[in-house]
Amino acid sequence: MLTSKEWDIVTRTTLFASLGPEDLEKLFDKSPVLALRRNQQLFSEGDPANLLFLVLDGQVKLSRLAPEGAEAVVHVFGPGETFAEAAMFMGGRYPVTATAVTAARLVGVSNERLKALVLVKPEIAFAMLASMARHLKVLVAQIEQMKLLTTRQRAIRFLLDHCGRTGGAATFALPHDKALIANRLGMKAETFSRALASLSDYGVAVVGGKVSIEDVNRLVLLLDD
Amino acid sequence: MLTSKEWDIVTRTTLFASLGPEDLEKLFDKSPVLALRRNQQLFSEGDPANLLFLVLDGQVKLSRLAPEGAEAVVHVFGPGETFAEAAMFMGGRYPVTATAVTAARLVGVSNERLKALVLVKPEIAFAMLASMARHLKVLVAQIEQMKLLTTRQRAIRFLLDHCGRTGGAATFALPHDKALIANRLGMKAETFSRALASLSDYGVAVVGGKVSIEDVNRLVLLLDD
DNA sequence: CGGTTATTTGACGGGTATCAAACACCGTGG
DNA sequence: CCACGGTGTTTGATACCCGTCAAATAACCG
Repeated sequence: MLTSKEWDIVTRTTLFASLGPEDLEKLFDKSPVLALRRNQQLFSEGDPANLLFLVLDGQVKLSRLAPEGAEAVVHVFGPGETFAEAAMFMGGRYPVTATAVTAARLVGVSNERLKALVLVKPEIAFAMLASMARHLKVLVAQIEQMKLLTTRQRAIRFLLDHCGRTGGAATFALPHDKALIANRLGMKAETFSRALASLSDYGVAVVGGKVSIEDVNRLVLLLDD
Repeated sequence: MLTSKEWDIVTRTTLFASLGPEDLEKLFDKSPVLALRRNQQLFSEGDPANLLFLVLDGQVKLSRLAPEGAEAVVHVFGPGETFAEAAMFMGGRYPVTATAVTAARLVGVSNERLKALVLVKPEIAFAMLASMARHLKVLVAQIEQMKLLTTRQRAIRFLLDHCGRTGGAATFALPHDKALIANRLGMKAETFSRALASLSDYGVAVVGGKVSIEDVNRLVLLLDD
């Protein structure tokens, strides 16, 4: 089911990088490969959780949904990233909803097999713990941002986090819809739009999802207000 | 160093509950027991992390600090809870600052010994993963709250989460300072105060840290606005 | 090209933060 | 026992950020 390029992704994923070919073979044998279309739901809050997922292509968001249709995006995962590891230790139910942001391909990994593998090869428990520790750190950073920074500062930090440089000029593409980015940052799309607009005075231009920053250092200074 | 009552706490802690006496002995042999006074710092963001901690008595908060003195409380831990498990998998540095909220006693557990133990007894890796999964869930809930709920709704949910009942009347004590609770909920102390005051029309009275709720169901209804 | 979905922009109102002052609470020491 | 200072809490007045609603514009896709 997996192409050879996709196998490359699997073997490079931090969660599985420590495993030998034979273990990988066992783990992924007959594993379901899913093709999701944009906006298709993978699982909902409260669904029984038997699989964790590795993104092969596209993007998947995890979110909590409020009754009236409002949603709180918790994280967005891209190729090579795994999610829902935690569910297998939380009473076997997913605590969030997973939805494809773009068309996406994923492979599901059996919780049971992974647990069995941990008992045989404890080293991979470290990989799982490291993976979850990473997620924890991301969430902590998110909480910190929302509590301490203004919408403008959050927008700036988002740009800084994604420009891939620490100084000089930079150009890059936004990873997804502005509405989704806004939600990740804990603000409304309109507010995010205005925040970006307010940065045009400081050498930031955003057109059609492409960002160009004249001088990254100037943005860093703006963070202090 | 540990009293027998404190040993009881250790053995009942979910992280260690699966261990036999001999393993516990090895793990805690000569482990540092710390007595912190109120507001004393245990470690800071960026400090090298060699220990994870179990709270024996009192409360400890984890937070991120902004340069100007603002702080974002991530979580508060009480007796029987462990924290900083994640640090040992994140490059060996604490990503947050830990401070005693009240006078507190803790015991530090060696990362190295715990890692060694995982290799010998893989089952305890499950306990660690479960512990981290719990933390993840708490953080997700926190993010959801801040993104989807008004300050008033967050205050109500806090009361509901701590009253220990699902209907009828309830009385209980607030777990700590209102300022700290407010920070946990992502609002200012004044705002929290007003939120509580606004609930007096609905059978909620708070005097001297003691909360009494006439009818929990009424509060649940209030969540919808 | 037309229809749908994103994004922008504007006007407006409300919820929260901020600042400031009064007040309650508590342990300490006189 | 009361005075006292420090800390925590409440309350009020004000400002402003941000969300909401609405409409216009732009981008996208079949």
